[in-house]
Amino acid sequence: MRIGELSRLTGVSQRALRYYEQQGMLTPHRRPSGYREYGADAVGTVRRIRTLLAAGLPTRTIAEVLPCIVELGDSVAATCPDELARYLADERTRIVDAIAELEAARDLLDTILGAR
Amino acid sequence: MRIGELSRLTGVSQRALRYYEQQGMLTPHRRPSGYREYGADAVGTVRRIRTLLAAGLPTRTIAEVLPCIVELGDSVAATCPDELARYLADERTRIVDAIAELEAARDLLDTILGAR
DNA sequence: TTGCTCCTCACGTCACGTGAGGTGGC
DNA sequence: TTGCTCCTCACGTCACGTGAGGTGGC
Repeated sequence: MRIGELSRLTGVSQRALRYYEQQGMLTPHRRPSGYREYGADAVGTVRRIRTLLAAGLPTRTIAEVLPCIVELGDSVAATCPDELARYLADERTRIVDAIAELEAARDLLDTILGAR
Repeated sequence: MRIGELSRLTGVSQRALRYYEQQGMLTPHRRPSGYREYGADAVGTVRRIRTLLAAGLPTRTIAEVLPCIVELGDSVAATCPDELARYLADERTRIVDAIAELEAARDLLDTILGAR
C-alpha cells in the first residue's frame, strides 16, 4: 500500500511515517515513481512504534527492539540480546511509574472537576 | 527559598523551574540581588505542574488551571470556569486513554522480556 | 487537462538540556 | 580572595506540524 492508506489505517500522519523511516524504524520499498510501498505488516509495526513512543522510548531504541519481535498469528514472540533486555527492564519500571503519574493526574482533574 | 533548594525538594531542574516561570506557571519574588525567592507553597505547585505536564497538558492550560486549585490542609479543592471545565473533561478522557496505552506498552515489553 | 496523491526541502513548535560568560553573599 | 549559588542569553534536541514548490497516475 502507499503512504496515504497506511496513514488512514493507523491514524498516524504521513509526516510521522516518513520520520519513522528516517529514524530507521520503517523500511518501505520504492516504486519507480519514487512513491513508498508498504507491506501489510507495516500496520502492526506502526502500532507497536506508537505504543513504545507513547511509553517514552526514544526512536533509536525502538529501531533496535522492532527486529526482536516476531509475528505469531495474533500474538507476538521475541528474542533480544542481553544488553537490550536489561535496558528494556529499566524502561518497564519507568512505564509503571508513568502509569501511576497519569492516575495521579486523572485524580487531580477529578478533584478540580468534582468540586464544581 | 532559592531556586536551588526548590530544585532539590522537587527533583525538577533549575532550567525547568525558570521555564515554568516564563510560561506563567510560577511567580517567585525577587531579592535585591535578582535571585528568585520562592514560598513554601511552591513545592506543591511544582508537583502539580509536573503531574499535569506528565498527563500531556500544555503549559498555557496548566497556568489557567493552577489558580483554580485551593489548598485545604492535605487535600485540595477547586473551582474553575465552565469553559475550562469542559476542556479539562476532554483531557481526562485523553489521560484515561493514555493509561491504557502505557499498559499496552508494559505488556509488549513483558512479551519481549518474557520470551527469553 | 483535471484532480488526487505523492515527493523533498526546510522552518516552526514544545519542554526543556547544556554550555557561555558574568555576578552575589558568606 | 575563594567557592558556591545564582543570573541571562542563546543554541541544541526530540518528535513531529505545516506550508512551499514540484511531480506521478488514472
